[in-house]
Amino acid sequence: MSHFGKSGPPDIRDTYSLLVLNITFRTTADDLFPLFDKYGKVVDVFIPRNRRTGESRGFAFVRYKYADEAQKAVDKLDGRVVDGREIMVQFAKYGPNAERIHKGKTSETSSKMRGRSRSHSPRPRDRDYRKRSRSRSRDRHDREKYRGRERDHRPRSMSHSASPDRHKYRGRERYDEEPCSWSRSYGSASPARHSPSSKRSPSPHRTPNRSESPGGRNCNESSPALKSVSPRGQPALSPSPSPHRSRVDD
DNA sequence: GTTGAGCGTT
Repeated sequence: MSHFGKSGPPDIRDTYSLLVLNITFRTTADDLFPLFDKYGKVVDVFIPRNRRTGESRGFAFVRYKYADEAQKAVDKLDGRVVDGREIMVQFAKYGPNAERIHKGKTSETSSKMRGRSRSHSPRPRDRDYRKRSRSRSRDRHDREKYRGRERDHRPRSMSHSASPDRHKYRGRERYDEEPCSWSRSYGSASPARHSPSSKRSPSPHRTPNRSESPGGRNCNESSPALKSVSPRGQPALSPSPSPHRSRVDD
């Protein structure tokens, strides 16, 4: 998705990607292109955006053709106020083509440039101040939005005790576009259907959720709370009528 | 209509 109209990265053979952070959520690649193009030949400008909302994630990747121009852009545009926000320009490292950065002179030059030109940036000491939390704003909105949509059929009486401390942290997913497909369970596919021999558990009514996990679905943050809830407001703690008979196949 | 640590697409 380059604003060049080409599909995917144009040519990443000898390009140097710069990571532009702290840009506004309104800033688009078209806004950054003329900015970075003035300091060098910009091959491509790409802004990772949310695949659902389509909003910018607050950072962009500017791909330069030459490293020296990229460095110049880093030195010039790093700390530049764009759209009312001070952007941070630095060399991308975790990109798909981070190898050339590691083997090339880009790494040492970048650190050298940053060491002498960071005095003009009134930004906070270091990036440690932001380490405390990584994501909450847009992810939180999207998460609640999706959660409220899918669980709309669920009564709101679940606020009594549902282990709120575990669903609060869902690990780190940049894109919670669709981590788990619940539709597959609701469709014609059966969890025990992956085995040709149905010697697993012939009980079609209530199978222990222990063996029910095919191993591929780690997204069970809502499972504990998604269990059957009594109309009175008390969750059915025992999914199976006999707790000691957890293993039906045994 | 918001938000603000970070690392990317066909």
